[in-house]
Amino acid sequence: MTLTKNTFIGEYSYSLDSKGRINMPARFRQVLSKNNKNTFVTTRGMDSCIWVYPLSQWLEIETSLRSLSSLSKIHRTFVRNTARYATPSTYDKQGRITLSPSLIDYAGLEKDVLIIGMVNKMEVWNPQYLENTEKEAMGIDSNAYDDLAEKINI
Amino acid sequence: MTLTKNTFIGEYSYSLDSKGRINMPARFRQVLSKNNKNTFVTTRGMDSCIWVYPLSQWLEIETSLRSLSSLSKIHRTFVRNTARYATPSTYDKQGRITLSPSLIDYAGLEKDVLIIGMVNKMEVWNPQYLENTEKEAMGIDSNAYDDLAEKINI
DNA sequence: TAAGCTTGTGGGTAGTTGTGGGTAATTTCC
DNA sequence: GGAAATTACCCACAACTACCCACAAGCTTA
Repeated sequence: MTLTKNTFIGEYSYSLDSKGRINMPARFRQVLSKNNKNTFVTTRGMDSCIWVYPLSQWLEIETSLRSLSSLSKIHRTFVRNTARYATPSTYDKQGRITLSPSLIDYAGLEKDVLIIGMVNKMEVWNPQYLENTEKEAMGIDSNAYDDLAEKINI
Repeated sequence: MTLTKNTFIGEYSYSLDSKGRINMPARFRQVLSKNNKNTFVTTRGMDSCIWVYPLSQWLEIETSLRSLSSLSKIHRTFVRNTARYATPSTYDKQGRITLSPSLIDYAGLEKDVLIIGMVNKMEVWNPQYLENTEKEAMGIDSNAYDDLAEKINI
């Protein structure tokens, strides 16, 4: 079943091998539109995880970043942090991408990793880190959360 | 008798087979509009059950999710929780969809399952779980129902 | 009542997918 | 400029999934 192009949902368990590679879920590769040239862009996520964008989506982000003025300190910092760690990676014949040691370290990845579809991008997690982040999120403003749920009409 | 498209009502008993498949009620398949491409999207329900959306309904949710920015922690969390457990599944020639082991575990499904039409989606239950949930719901604040009465003219 | 269709359930099989590891090409560093 | 290290590409295999066929029970129709 081919779903919407460049849209990623679902959760997958994979393993990081000794060469720093992880498989990208077949489903995710299948929905990639051709102009992505089998390439993802990996970067630091806002939580302790790696964000993985399809190339085309990343290019749009780049465009947005261009529009931010360097006069603003916040803008400068944001652009720097976003651009700094971004690395493109084309998947091999088996569907794997290579993660940089720096990103693996940032996300605290070990053998088991969790890949989560986030609609327009993906997240790569150390399952334990995710669990901790979830616990933290318990303290989130539940009214705001419920408002969202209502608005989206799940 | 053809009813309203993409509207699901009624209750059905089926069995989960050794491969994690369940039959979708023929009625439910018949009311699916063509643009659903014989596909449902399964995900975690708010109670201990599985929610099953027709693809088109899910796509609307996806569209809403796309409008949320990952800069906001609450948005990130919401997108993650919503997208994470969603799995599309096209039914086979016999009308069955496959449930992921993770969802089967979440809903505590064993051999006998109950499928319930929830108008715009369906729920899949372990009959025992449903019974327990109903008992719990007995203690529901009857004022809450009164509030609903103003919204819905049943 | 009998024949034929629809529906629910079980199971086999071929193709796909995830994972490990080898080799050649490229880059880095002294 | 050459050796060492890193990276990109390839092959192999086990596990899994999607697809197919078969059959029994129930319902419809003649």
